[in-house]
Amino acid sequence: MDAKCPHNSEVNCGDCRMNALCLPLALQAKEVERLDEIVQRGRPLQRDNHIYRAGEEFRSVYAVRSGSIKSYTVSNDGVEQVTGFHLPGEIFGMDGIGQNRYTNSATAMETSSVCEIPFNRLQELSIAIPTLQRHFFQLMSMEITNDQHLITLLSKNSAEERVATLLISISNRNLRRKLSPTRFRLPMSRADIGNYLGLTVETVSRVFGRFQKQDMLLVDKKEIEVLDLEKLRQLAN
Amino acid sequence: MDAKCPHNSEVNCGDCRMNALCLPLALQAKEVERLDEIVQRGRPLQRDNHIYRAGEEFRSVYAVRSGSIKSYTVSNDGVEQVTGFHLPGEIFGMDGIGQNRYTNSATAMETSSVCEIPFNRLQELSIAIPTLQRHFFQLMSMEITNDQHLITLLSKNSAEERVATLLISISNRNLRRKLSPTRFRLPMSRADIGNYLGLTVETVSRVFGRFQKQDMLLVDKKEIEVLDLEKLRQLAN
DNA sequence: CGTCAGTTTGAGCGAGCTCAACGTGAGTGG
DNA sequence: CCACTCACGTTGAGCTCGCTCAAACTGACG
Repeated sequence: MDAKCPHNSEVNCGDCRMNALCLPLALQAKEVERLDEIVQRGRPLQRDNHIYRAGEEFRSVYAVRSGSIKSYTVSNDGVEQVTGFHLPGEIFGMDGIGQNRYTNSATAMETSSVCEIPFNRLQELSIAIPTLQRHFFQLMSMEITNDQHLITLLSKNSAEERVATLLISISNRNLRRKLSPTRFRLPMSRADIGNYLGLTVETVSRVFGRFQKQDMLLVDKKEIEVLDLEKLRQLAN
Repeated sequence: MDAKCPHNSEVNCGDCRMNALCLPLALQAKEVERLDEIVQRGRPLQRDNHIYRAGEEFRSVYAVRSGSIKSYTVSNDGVEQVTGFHLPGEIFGMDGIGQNRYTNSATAMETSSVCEIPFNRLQELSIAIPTLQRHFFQLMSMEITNDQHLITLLSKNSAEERVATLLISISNRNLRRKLSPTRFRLPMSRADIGNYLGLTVETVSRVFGRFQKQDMLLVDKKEIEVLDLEKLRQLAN
């Protein structure tokens, strides 16, 4: 496999391009090596492949190496709720720690690859490397504040504000990965966007339409070009 | 101060009535003693007193000993969002870990008392007592899944379902504390309920009205009697 | 070239919002 | 002890944003 292939599984944490965003973030070279020893790099996943399903025994948390992953729950009455979109460098699966079972299911939204981090090993390592313990507490806390942002969004904001907020979030996360904040491809369908934001597909489609008419966006299927980032930011607040 | 006073600050973790629900949950007697050494028991708080405010430096997480606490965020445009209600035995303040600043503010909804747990000390202790580390990871994870339940509720459920879900949640948490699951006093105002559930005060009031007309509840101001727990459960799903 | 999933567009409807009025009870001062 | 206030809660009437249902469009893939 080509070293430049984004789904390459031959790299280790020290060489991984997501290095500066991912779990190694706060660690020293020597510590990264120890982390690297417990990380299992998986084969590439095809679209709609599951990484885990709700109810399965929790063993590991995961980091996105390439592609994009969505998390979702299914309630008693069978209604799905998308709870998160995960981009390269981001960690997911922490919902499983509490009950020792995943409460979410996770699937690839496109061809993707993930790193598996066995949680027992991570806990042991966190005792040996307090920085790692702290860092992981921080990651979980940020997941909490993220979820609370979404709660506020769903509780208080209009359809346009919700869509704008998602676009700004993706734009910001792209910036962090040194990608263009104004030109990107949405990895998820309109249905996923609507589900995540508590809107119907039709409403999402209409909002995109309005944003285009106001010369704020250029939308071509999943390709997005943000023409007026400032106006979009204001809407997202 | 009377040993039976619920706001008594003279007890230690080993003797505290919340013992079986709170942080000590998974610990052995000897370990509880060590936890006890770092816990600071505060003076009783009056209604509307703040424990901390959003933006303040994060130092500690807190446990409710008596009374009830609400967490809320304020967005850029000044809109408040209630993010949680905390009852005795529950931990709050974990949102501050990620950025080393609280993202929520926390106030007492009635006369209350809380235990302050300095986070640096808790981290150190977590290294010495792996069970504690695990337990705290679990607590944070359960905060995540709680928030995700709320996300689903806001995204997919009607006003009646939302109110029913809140009532069932409080009922269940009362049961855990060996209190009646069918007769209790809501510590929060209608405005807080509405804010938390993404509804207006008027809608909350009307839903309570409808529930009463259907002989599901008996509502007298903040006093609630659940007459048909099963029907309420079904609505809450 | 037909099929099928995903998306867009249109028309009408309804749950919950807004605005406004009124009720209730705890606290305060005469 | 009553009159007044003020926060909180209830009730009513009308409106609106986003939903529902239905139809048409697009492009990828056989």
